[in-house]
Amino acid sequence: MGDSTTTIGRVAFGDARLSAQREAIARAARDYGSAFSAEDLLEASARTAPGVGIATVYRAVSAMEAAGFIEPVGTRSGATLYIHCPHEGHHHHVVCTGCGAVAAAECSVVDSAKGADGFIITDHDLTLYGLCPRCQR
Amino acid sequence: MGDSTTTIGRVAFGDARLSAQREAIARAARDYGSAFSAEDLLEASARTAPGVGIATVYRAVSAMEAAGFIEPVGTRSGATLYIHCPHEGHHHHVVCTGCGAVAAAECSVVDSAKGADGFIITDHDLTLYGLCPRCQR
DNA sequence: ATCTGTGCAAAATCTTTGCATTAGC
DNA sequence: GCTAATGCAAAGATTTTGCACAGAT
Repeated sequence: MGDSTTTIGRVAFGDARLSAQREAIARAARDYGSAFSAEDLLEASARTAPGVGIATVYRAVSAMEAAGFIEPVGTRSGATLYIHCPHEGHHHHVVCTGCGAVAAAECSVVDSAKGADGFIITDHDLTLYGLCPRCQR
Repeated sequence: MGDSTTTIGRVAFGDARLSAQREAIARAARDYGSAFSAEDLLEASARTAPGVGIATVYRAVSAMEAAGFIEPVGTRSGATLYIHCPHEGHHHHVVCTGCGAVAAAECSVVDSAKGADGFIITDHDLTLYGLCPRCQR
C-alpha cells in the first residue's frame, strides 16, 4: 500500500509550507479509495488530525487541485466530488454508481470530433459510469 | 429558425400543465444559443414574461431536465450550466471556452473501456472543449 | 522573525421548500 | 372545481472569506 511513512505533502502541495493538517488531509485523499467530497475528507483526516476545520480542508483541496494531486469528478447532491489518481498521463476514470469506487480507464476519445461544426477541440472531459466487480453481485 | 409560433411547452415539459411562464422559459432555453444557468434563463425569459420568480425557473429547469429537453454541461463559478439540444439520440457537445457557444458532436467513446479494471460500463459523460469558428479569430 | 497555514465564525452563493394565491384543465 | 404552477420569502447546503493566532522555515 505505498509508502505511508513518507511525507505525501510535498507531492500534494508542491513547494507550499507543510503542516500536520495538510499532511493528514493529503494522506486521506490518497488513501480514500473512491470519490470523496470536502466533508468526506474532513471526517477521514479527523482520525489522524482531530480538530481540523472545514475551511482548512477546502483550502487544502484547492491547493491539491492546483497541484494536480486531485481532480474533480462530478458532484453528489450538490457537493463537488474529487479523486486522487496516481496514474500519469492522459486518461479517464470509471466511477461505480453503486459504491463510488474509482478505476482508471484509457482514453478512447477521438479528438477529431466529427460534426463539431468547425470547432477546434482543445480539451475534453470524460467520465465513465458503471458497476465495479463487487457491486455487480 | 424553427417554428417559434408553436407551443414549445409540450416538447419541454411533456404532459405537464402549460403556463405562460413555462412557455417563456422553454423558449428562452431553446433559443439561448449557448450554455446557460438558471439565472441566465431568468433574465432571458423576463423579456417576454416579466416578474417570473427564480424559484419558478428552478422548478422549470428540473422539469425540462426530467423531460430530456435540456441537460447539464458542467458548472460556471458554482452554478450549474445547462444546454438545450435539438439533436436526437446519443451524442455529446462541444463547448467554446471563449464564448460558451455549444455544438453537437458525435460520440467517439468506446464503451469497452479497456483498463476499466473489471467494471461494467453503463453510461458515460463526455464534454469537448475548444474554440468556435468565431473565437478562432 | 517572517510569513504561511489554521480555526472559528460570518458571509456569500446557489438551490430547495412552505404556503397562500393564481390559473390551467 | 380540482389540481398543478407561481411568487415571495425563508430555510438549507456548500463554499468562501476575514481576522487573530499558532506554527513552519
